[in-house]
Amino acid sequence: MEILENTPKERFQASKQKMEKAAYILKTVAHPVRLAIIELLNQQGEMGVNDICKALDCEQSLISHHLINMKLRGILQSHKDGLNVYYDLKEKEIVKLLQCIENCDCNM
Amino acid sequence: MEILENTPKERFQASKQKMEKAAYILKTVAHPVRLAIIELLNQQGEMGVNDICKALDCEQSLISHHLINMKLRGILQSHKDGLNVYYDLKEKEIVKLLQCIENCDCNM
DNA sequence: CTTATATATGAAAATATTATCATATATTTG
DNA sequence: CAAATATATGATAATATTTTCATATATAAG
Repeated sequence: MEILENTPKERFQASKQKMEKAAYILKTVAHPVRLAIIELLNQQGEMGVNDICKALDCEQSLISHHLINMKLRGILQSHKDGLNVYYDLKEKEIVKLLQCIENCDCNM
Repeated sequence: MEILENTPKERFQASKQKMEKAAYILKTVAHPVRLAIIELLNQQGEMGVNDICKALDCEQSLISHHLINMKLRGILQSHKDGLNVYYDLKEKEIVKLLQCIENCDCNM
């Protein structure tokens, strides 16, 4: 069942919220290290934190912050096995963003 | 003609650069007002600055900053006609990002 | 030339994001 | 239990982004 937005004001608010959600998702992904994590997990499947650190040549604490952040926002999931914590892509749609961008040419 | 990356180091660097470019594009778009501008222009075609301000119920100066920023980065283009400046989408690929996100469900 | 209108600009203030560091916690091993 | 390893946490520092405000510029109209 669909919600109908009738008044212009309601439509405006709905669109505003939609943009806020989209911006929120884009923001959590718009960072080179986080994108690298996403691509890595997409290619390799689940990985332990340390392996991610090594693969991306980044400090453990920094990677941990990014991982937890993305997990909190529903992009990653994780499970623990002994000492290790394995992270994996939860929201696979997110990978399409990267593909989407391949074709953009922006001025950097 | 394609450039071949041979050593792991070279591949690593190439991927790093790719992620930086992608993050750059995502960042310039990851903002509710800028997304709203993009959607608006996609629906309406080119619009004057003032009409954009009214449509989004935002201050002129703020909209102007966002417009100029996105133009600088190659997402928008503009032309002047008398007193008015009309902005339009230049990089249409960008709209696909929004479509891409519709299907994501993130924790907000 | 004066006034009005549309847009741009730049600096400063307000906020948000990211990185770093020191340390805590949890688990395994001996 | 002590030591080693993997990961998380939290505070702080470093940076970057966004908003606001006052004002500049350009064009048009009277």
